[in-house]
Amino acid sequence: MRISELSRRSGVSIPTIKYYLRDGLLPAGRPTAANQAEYDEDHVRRLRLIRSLIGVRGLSVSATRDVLAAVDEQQGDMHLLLGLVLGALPVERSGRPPRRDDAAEPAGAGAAAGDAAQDVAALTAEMGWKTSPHPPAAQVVAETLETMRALGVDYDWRSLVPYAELADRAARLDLDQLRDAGDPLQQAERAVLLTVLLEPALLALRRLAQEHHSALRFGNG
Amino acid sequence: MRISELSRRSGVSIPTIKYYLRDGLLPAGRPTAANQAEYDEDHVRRLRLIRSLIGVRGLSVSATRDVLAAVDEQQGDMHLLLGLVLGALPVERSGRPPRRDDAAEPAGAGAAAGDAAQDVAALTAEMGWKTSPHPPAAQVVAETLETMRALGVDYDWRSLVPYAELADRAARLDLDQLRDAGDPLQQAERAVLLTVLLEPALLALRRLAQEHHSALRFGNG
DNA sequence: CTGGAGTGGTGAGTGGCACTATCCATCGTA
DNA sequence: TACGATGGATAGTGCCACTCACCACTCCAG
Repeated sequence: MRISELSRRSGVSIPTIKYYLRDGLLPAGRPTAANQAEYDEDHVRRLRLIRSLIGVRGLSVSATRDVLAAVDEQQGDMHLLLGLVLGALPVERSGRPPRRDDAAEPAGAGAAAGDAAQDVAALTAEMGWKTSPHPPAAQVVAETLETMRALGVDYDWRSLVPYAELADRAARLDLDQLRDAGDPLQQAERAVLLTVLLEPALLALRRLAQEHHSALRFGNG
Repeated sequence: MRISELSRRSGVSIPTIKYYLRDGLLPAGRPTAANQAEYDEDHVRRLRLIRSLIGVRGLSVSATRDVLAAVDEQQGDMHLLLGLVLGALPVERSGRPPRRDDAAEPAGAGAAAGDAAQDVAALTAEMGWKTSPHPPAAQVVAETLETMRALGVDYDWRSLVPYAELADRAARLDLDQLRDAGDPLQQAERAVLLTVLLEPALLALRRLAQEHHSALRFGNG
């Protein structure tokens, strides 16, 4: 198929497809002439995946490129794939990079910046988690602890243990679903989808549960 | 104190403080003359809260304004406050608003758009959750289901039940921590912090656990 | 053959957003 | 009374995900 049909099938405009091609998100089609190329089913699937990551989930174009590259390169080794994917992903935060310099103490608030990292180490040790040396996710946890403290909330790693246990279960649920996937590429894509697309849903479920329990505890009518 | 000290104490630049004042994120100081105003401790705390929501967490300025308004208006009724806060928050997704039109079927993919909403209703019924009529969070869950299906992953609400149970526990943990707060304003602020700032950390914990269990299951060295 | 629609590639432009820079009249302290 | 600081306002910046315009070329209906 050619670009117009690819556009129709995927719901992505032609200029945007060209943009993704230029930026290396979408592999080029098989050229049939100087200015003609042939796209296939894989391009449609890839485009829908791209739209899910960028449009629905809000990943940046460059983060998406990294994730897709990891998917393509490591279809065989699921653990390596997950490692690369998790490494390539901006670990939530939100997408827009928060102008570094936040969360740091503005006017010498004491408390060394790096000691939250030790808290996280204690937490992972407590959980028995073995991870790569310096996962970005650990950094996020450390930053959260620092931010909480900077705001005067008394928070240490022990407060997070119950949440970590929930996270541990969630992770096992995630991995259980990678069993019956299909060919390695689709399995790799599913790993990405389960990790990334499920995130907003998990947080949304927490919000729904919060509302329910808030009504139970504080409700008056 | 005046603006320059407020800037020093909060670590936010003077132009940015002026910007927040203009946009209604930060209440004006008590004016002492035509071009002089007095700020206090509350302004410092508010500014740090703003920076946490915008800079660390990545909320948009307008979402932050709504959240802060909810905090200010409903300090007394915690349930109402949580409701307003949850309503005002962009339910994760990520911050950057995904150009609506995604997740919808591009070329008539069948499956009515609204039937994921019924799935979510079934899920909340199963969990025994009682919520307000149309919480934005439910919309997010529905969209996630739709997106998964559009991408060919066979997902229905039953797949989410185990996650919903985890979310239920997380929510109870959250609310347990609202006990010992202090005055209503600080309690309201803590509710926001626990709901919003913890989100990246929870997802990061999931990532750490994923990496650990991935090594256990797929690891080869 | 031929003419107009479609195609790929590329450089420049757009819109939204969170700031940031610059002015200016006024304040208030030295 | 001079001089830096203040508040208010307007305009500009940088980033980013697109989106437009243009071009030479190809395809195909007539």
